[in-house]
Amino acid sequence: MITIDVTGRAPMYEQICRGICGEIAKGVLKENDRIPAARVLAKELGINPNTVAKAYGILERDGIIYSVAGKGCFVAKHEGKADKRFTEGFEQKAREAYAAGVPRETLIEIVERVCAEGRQNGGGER
Amino acid sequence: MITIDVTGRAPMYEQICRGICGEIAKGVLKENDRIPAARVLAKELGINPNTVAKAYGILERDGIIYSVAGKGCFVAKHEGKADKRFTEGFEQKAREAYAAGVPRETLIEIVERVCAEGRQNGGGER
Amino acid sequence: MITIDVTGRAPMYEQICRGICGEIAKGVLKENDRIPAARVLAKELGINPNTVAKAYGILERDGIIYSVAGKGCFVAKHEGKADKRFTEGFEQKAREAYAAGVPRETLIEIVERVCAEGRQNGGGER
Amino acid sequence: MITIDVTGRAPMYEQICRGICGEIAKGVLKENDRIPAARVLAKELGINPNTVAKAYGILERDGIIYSVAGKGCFVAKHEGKADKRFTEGFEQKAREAYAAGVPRETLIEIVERVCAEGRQNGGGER
DNA sequence: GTGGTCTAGACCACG
DNA sequence: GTGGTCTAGACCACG
Repeated sequence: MITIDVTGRAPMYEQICRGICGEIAKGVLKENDRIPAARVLAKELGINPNTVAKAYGILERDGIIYSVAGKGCFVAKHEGKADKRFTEGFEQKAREAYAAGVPRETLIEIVERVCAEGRQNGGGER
Repeated sequence: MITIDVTGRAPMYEQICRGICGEIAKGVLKENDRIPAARVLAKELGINPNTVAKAYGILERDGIIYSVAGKGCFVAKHEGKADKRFTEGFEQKAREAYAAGVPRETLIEIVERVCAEGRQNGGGER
Repeated sequence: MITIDVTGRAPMYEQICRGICGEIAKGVLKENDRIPAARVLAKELGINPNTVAKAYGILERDGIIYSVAGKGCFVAKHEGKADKRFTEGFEQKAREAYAAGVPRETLIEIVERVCAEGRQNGGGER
Repeated sequence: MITIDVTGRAPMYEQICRGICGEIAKGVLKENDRIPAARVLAKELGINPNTVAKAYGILERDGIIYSVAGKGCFVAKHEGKADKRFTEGFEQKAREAYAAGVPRETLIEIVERVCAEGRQNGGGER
């Protein structure tokens, strides 16, 4: 359910964090749902277990998941923390673009286009 | 006119690129305008001249400025390339956020809020 | 009477130890009182009996309870050992905080606040 | 200036975090002061650089330090975050002890004793 | 089996 | 030189 882009400049562990957060934000993963064991996910993604462990450690510190010794990691109570990973980056870029002179209309147009494309691809109302 | 945030995770040279692009996008710097010599800008910012030189090299590679040996660097013909530095990052984040389940309405709200704040601070119509 | 927090970083067996010690310190459990059979408590808490057995083993080793083969476990003669489980951890943290520069007044304030809150919730004079 | 207790149950990276936070809380390290390079501190402590890097990564995520590429790590603007590492653990233990029946007077006595001892050892008024 | 910690060693970007 | 990332492999506590 999570995909990694080794090409990109974003570190793998952050991509994993965003992947998990995305599943939570979309409602695929719900409170107290178990997320894949670090070693299992690492094998699926073809990467080192430590990298997944690092991602899980960050998610736990951020209060997005909690770990139970010997049992695994589980989705914590959802308080919008998972969404922040996406809205904060978006807001930051919006601020930069607006400050650089990109007009409000252009930003809105981009959002509309992205959402329209997403609706075609992903399907389903939102 | 350009400020550098050493705290941030964005490398200085990229901040310089965005700074120059912003001045162009806002119309402060126009076609064939001379941009500050690398050493001068470096001194102003209190950073290593090599870092500014690197930024200028990238801007030239991207066709945003052109350099004339012994004369300096100048703003190239504006074809929206400078804006792309901001709109591309913005679009990328919008795509990520929407794919992660952030609803269209939330994205629009964020844009509106950012623009409203910017209008208060920066002043002037756009 | 004992509750387990699977979320926390404290292992379950230690939480059980503290739970039993708390009941003794508060006087709910008195000398020679029988404590619940490991299997019974395990069922109540919904955890593995081995975990409870491990806790009881530690409490016995610490001289807080004693076990009679075929009869069960009982509260040993109270010599302040049960309280130590709490005062030692508290003293350790107090020492760390003071050494780190937290002023005496702040520590006192925290204690007063915690006790005030506890009095409201738990009720009863102490 | 930081010491590590390999014996203890507290992970080394957390001891390093507390060590740095303590220096900040005590005022030894001030805003924008540079903290030792990860590799240097690792060598001093006789441990692996990765362990120190982990600690620094956590401190940066917690907003206690900030890192500058190629320059090092520096103390961030002090907003009481460093102190929290100590007061939170202390308050948690105070709450546990009080709930377990340790009377307010005993807790106060412990604090007073710890502070009195610290004053003798460390010297200096606080 | 599970997560947590640590070591050893490598490579990278930045400056 | 500095921090950041990742791999490989090990050992541990918990249950």
